[in-house]
Amino acid sequence: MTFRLYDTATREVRDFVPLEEGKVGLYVCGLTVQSEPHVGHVRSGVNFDVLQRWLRHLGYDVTFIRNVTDIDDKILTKSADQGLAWYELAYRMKRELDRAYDALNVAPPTYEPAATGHVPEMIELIQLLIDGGHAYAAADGSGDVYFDVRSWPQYGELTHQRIDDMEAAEDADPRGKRDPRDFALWKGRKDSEPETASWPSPWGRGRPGWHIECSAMAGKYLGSAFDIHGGGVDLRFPHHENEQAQSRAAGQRFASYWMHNAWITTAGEKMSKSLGNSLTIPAVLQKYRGIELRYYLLAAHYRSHVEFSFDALDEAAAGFRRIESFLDRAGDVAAGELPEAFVAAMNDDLGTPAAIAVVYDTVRQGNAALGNRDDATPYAAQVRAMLGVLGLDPADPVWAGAADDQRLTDAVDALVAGLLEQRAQARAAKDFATADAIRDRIKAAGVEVEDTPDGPKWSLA
RNA sequence: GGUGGGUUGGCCGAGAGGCGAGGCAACGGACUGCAAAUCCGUGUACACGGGUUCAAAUCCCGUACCCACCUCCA
Repeated sequence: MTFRLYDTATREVRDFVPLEEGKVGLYVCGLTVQSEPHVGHVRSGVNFDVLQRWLRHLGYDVTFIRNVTDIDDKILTKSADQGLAWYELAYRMKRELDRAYDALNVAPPTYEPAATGHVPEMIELIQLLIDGGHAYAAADGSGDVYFDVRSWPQYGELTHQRIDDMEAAEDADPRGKRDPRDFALWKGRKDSEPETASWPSPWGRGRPGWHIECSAMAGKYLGSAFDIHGGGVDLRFPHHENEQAQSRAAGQRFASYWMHNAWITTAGEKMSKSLGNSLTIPAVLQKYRGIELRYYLLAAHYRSHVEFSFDALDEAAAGFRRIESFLDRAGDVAAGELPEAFVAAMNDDLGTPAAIAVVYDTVRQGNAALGNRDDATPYAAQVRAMLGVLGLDPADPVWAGAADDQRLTDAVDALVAGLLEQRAQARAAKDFATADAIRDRIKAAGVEVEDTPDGPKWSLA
């Protein structure tokens, strides 16, 4: 059974064939670190994390590069508004993003290059494009350098558009462009911009355009041809189209497959546009555990649009707790083999919803075994294996809370044990009124008691 | 104007010609002193109108509504 994935460029699900057997080069456009990460941002991180994990499971040696854009117009304006140095804001948000990824068990990529660390590589690439007749320095003395869209007949091939059909940006400032669709490879420094946000170049001081960084970094770390390039749908055009045009015009083959994850909206709006604060990762994590949010994100296919709501997140969390409680009841079991149906689902363009359905089927069988006092170990082993691949294994130490959690648990356990002892005595004497009163009292404190064949168990409500 | 996507049961969310994914909720049953948990069972869902087919939520044509990209955006 081969791994198949949807390729945006060909618009079809096709067999994944790596350039080099056993190896995968993966490049994903990371974030522009200009504001606190929200649920939408993190979806991309989670989706490509699952891709990475699945490829590794399949035995591939994966080189995963995910960049960080740490210089751009927004960072410049926002930092100025907030009275911060641009690099200070970018660095703060970068750390915030790392925390969000950690909280959601998004494993780090092989390397995470930052745009500002690769200016020489970008200059080199731009020079190559100029020499090849695909780019030119603006004639207006602005210091800008543009990619010449008309010089690249295949321009538009990734998103299947023709240059003449495209609307020129309304705010398109001609600034010496030969065609309104030409885009900046290098932006000459403006007097309003801080000196620190510019680098020397053959065209004067300035800073890189957005698209060129990915071409330069992908080329540097993955070579002139690599397997998969990913990002959010919004990046298809212009970003990815431009990246591909630049890289190919510079003589590279670039990506074999293009993957794009869909949006998360709230109230029908893109998160980047809407209100915001309540949907930042730190805010959501005050009410939900990271593992629950990750599960919610994976319960929908990565190419499906998700309308975010806390009600839906509640439901997802309730479902996930059932999986956890099965694992809990089944006891300490090592991860085993993956069920075939699960593998088939994942191989089919990362079908996490179908894969999760297999998890539930297995949980149900396991619970039934437990109910019959049969051996549930094989089921629990499969469930743990599946959750492991999805990065959702509750037993994984990454989900462990603060260090004093265990001490707190022990303290509550001792306290509750005394009350349960009294309740047991009341029940033995068939004094159910007293027994229930004790249970109610415990519940009022936020602790629920369940009677199981192995005696009463408590958990946080 | 160009390009791409969507509309599935009370809710979330898969599927993509032929036994009703899965979850949440609800209801009934088993278990329980009662609960909880768990298991078993219960649903004539596929925006609308045509068409193709032995068979359509799935294909074709048309209509409506929604969204994204074409400017920074995961």
